[in-house]
Amino acid sequence: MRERLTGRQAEIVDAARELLEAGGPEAVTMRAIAESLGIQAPSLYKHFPDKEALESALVAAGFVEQAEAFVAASRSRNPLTALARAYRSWATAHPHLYLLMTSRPLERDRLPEGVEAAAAAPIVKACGGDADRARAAWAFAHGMTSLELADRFPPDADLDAAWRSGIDALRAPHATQPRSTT
Amino acid sequence: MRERLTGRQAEIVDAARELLEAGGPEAVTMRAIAESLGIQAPSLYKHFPDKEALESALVAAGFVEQAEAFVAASRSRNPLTALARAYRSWATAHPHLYLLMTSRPLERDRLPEGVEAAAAAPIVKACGGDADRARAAWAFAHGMTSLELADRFPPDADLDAAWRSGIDALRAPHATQPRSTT
DNA sequence: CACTTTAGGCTAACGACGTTAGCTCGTCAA
DNA sequence: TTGACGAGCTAACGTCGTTAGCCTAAAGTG
Repeated sequence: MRERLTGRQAEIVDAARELLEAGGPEAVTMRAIAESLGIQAPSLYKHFPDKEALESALVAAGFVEQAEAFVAASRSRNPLTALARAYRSWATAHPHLYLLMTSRPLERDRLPEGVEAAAAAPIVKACGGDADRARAAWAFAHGMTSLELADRFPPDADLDAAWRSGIDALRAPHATQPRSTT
Repeated sequence: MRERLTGRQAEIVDAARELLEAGGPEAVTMRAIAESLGIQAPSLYKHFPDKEALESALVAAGFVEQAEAFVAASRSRNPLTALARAYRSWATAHPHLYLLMTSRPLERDRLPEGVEAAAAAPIVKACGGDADRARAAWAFAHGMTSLELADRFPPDADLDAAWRSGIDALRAPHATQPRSTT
């Protein structure tokens, strides 16, 4: 959505989000959304062309929230640790939305202008301006989070320790061999 | 699936896999699977209790293949780099199956005994036995892969450089502070 | 050999889903 | 007063996963 949502659209997205967070993705049906607004399913198509567009609006809202959390965390001393904590805790607070945001290919034209950069900037800064290292750190955080949400780690794994180990390693570019840094 | 698949089950899984790799997840319908075997959809229920069980078998087959690729890669000198390459290339060769394998929570009782450990062992070994660091490395690889498949990196990002940066950082536990290593 | 069980097909049908077509009705500008 | 339009409605379609129930050929079994 390049342009802002109308009031009614925002209500619809809110309803969808409540269903999503309460009952997971398969609870988000057009009929259920409509019912929780007291209308009929086909009426939703007066506000969104299809379900995918509605979900894109949901995802976009998630990105904005997440970016805000990142910016807040980056104001900490020890920003990398704070960012990691923020990343993990936002995702575990909204697991279904996080999954929705990360599972499907990104439609950049439906995102508010600049969110992507706004979310990325604090990470790059925390990595001393090294964009490649920042991407690696982002991937690490996303990987930890997504594996945790998908219940992939063995039950006896110490996730806090794994986070610390990764953050420690990724913090300072420790210059083993000189390489292009983009 | 704790017990081995019957021949017919294996044929069904193969058909499903072909549909998945050719047309993505929404191409994998019970009717399409049945048609590509020359039977009717309800007949599939003589072999699998429901679609989810069928997909679990698909996922299990994927894990076995992936584990084999890891074991092969770990025989390289420079095993961490080889493992990362193997991880990325297996996933990009089978993107839909990889997504299916990683998106839903893992049902361990449907996996062949020991695959999980078999896939994890080479990574732990490549990380000098540090299990937390191995989990961090795994998360990094999964994160890079999943963000790449979901088209999350900006178009100008140098993914090879990001991979190198992460691997360099994660290779040796470089002992900043002493902490429990599980 | 006669009989029964069972594996593995089939058709018909159900309910939930996303979606379309087409109607109605109230609000508001010209 | 009238016309446009925003926003609701009902009815219905096609697709999906799935169930119920039938049929037939092969495999045991007395």
